[in-house]
Amino acid sequence: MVTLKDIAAKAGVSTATVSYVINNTGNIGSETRKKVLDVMNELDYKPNHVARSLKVKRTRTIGVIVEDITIFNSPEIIDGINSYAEKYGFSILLTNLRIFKRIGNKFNEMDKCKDLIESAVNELISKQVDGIIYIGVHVRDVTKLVPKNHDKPIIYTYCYTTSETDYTVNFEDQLATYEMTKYLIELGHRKLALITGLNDSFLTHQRFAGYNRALVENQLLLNPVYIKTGDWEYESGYKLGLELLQLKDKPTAIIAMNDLMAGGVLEACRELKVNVPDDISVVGFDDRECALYYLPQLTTIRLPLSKMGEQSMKKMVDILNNKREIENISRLKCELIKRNSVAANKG
Amino acid sequence: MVTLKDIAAKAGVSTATVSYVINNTGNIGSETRKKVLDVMNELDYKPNHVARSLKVKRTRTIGVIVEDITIFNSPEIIDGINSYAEKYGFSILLTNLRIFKRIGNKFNEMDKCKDLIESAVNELISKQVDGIIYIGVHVRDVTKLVPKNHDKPIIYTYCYTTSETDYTVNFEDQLATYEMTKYLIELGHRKLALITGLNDSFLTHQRFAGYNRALVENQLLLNPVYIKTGDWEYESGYKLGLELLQLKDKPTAIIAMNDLMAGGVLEACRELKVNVPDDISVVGFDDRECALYYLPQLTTIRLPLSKMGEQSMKKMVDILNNKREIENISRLKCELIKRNSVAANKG
DNA sequence: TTGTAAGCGTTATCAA
DNA sequence: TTGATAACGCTTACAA
Repeated sequence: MVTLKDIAAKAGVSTATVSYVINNTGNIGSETRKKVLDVMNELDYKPNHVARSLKVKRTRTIGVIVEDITIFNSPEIIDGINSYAEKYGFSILLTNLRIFKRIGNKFNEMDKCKDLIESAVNELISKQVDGIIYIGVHVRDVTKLVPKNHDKPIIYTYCYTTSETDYTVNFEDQLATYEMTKYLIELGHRKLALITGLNDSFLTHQRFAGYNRALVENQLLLNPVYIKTGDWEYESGYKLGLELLQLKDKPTAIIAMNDLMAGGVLEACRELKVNVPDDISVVGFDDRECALYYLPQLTTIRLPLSKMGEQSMKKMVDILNNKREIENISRLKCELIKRNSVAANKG
Repeated sequence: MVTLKDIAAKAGVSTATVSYVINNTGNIGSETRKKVLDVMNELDYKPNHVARSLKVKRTRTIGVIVEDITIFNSPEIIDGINSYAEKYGFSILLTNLRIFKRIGNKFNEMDKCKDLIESAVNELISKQVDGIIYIGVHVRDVTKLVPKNHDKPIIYTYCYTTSETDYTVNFEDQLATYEMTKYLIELGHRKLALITGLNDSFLTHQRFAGYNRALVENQLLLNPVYIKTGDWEYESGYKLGLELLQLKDKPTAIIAMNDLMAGGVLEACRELKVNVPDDISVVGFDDRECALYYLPQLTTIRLPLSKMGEQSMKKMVDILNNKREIENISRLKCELIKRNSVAANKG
């Protein structure tokens, strides 16, 4: 391994000089600079960042804790983080909690993971990361899950914190649901069924609010018969879809709070020979890969996952640069993706 | 920040002693040990791994370079790496090349990425990773892409190297295609069409060999009319599917070399009102998420992605532990996933 | 413009 | 069983 000292020796200068030319600090004569550069090239010198980090007390490394990298939202978010990090010369130390393999989607058992998360954080702190980005599998409050026994900034994304000193990056799902509902209303739909996620979910409430606002603004009454409580899974979409389709007064459109449940609805329609979109419109939320493969292709809402990653990393960089006026909470816009599962109401 | 020195001072011992108790090296009296441990707890001491790494010249950190984390195979492989790394106390420094965003799937333009890869490797080397795992987006030779201007071990997965000094972990796709073809033959199919990937692809040749072997072993003649060259994309499956279905002597089964093209075939069948699986069987390869959402659900071959990650990391750990007899090439078994797109031939 | 040297937080050798 | 201390590779006052 060739060190800075080796370069200095071979170039006949001091280590300080070499350091100066590496970092472009200090005033180095162009003669000397060239000589040093040549030797560096000749010996294929690669600076030792761990030595440097020890000295300067910064690693330019961000710890990224992802609750489960195999969940659909994670790769895109990480990709966004990478794209911004790359531009600013940061590296990513990745910790994958793998919580899905550990506890499935029983988020109430998350306390089992507290130790896991704590040791993940401690490990990152020991590795001297400059900050931590925490990526959830589901938007919910994780404040008490992530220990704050250190002074590194934490950015939460696809989850949130109530801590005043940390930051969260999420998406405007209330607005998105509002726009989706409005879109259907403008297409003449008046009987809008809603299949929600689990009742204790933050997302469920957000999206319900968006749905409701669109109804209210259009003087439509919320019909409780049209509101079904699902659990985010395909099966529940199927089951509740069947129920909705067997109502005397059938809805003309069904809004499922995610693509999985929308898929279930589509299956229910197929089974009951209800044509989508001619007889009924159905929409989802998330724009997961499956939405493109459903028959018909699903109209849905695309999450700004990559942007969430970028924004998280941007916040981090801003914080590390002591930029002022960094907002604690960012909400990024979703995008309405129009495909073939929606048609104008011809009732 | 509390350092080992602080602990030593407060506990009234030397730094050496503290280091001994932290690392369980040396013989420390239980009195002293307890005292030190107490102080560590009291001050919430977190060892500084970068200082440690500088001294011991190991970081227990593996650099993972992934060509594109948003491609379907990557998250599972990374997950496998994590699961093994966690057990053995290794961290992952993740570099995402994002080549899909950069060059799409024009792998012939990969040379554009050479600089990118080189700087990624250099960055990891500078951060003093103990080794590198390289995850491709497509199984192909990447030997000349990844510089070897260092002495760290490299493991290639979902791609391969011809370098004698490095390692590759892949899957048995020839065997898998053989088994799939055999499976169809045993169901009475004799007219087995094949939609291949691009002709210059290693995978295409592997899978073709598996297909061919099954034919030969069953005394079936390879009918060139049934062999179509696709490009891995949905569209080509659709187009070639149409061609196959319009043949006078239609095949009774179509094997697509990936799920995407199989999806295209399914669409072609739908369009021509050919019932799957009653009129024709169709199978894919990869077991991507979409395979589960197709109608009918696709019989396909599941890649051992997670195991590939684990195996890659296991090899790495073995190498770092100087274990002997590490094989250069591992091929992991795939799994035949039987779903609803295949039926016995009733011709 | 360049060099000297202390020090970052550890580990590990050697001595006590 | 414990302690002094040099060293890991680098940065950065400060001096020259």
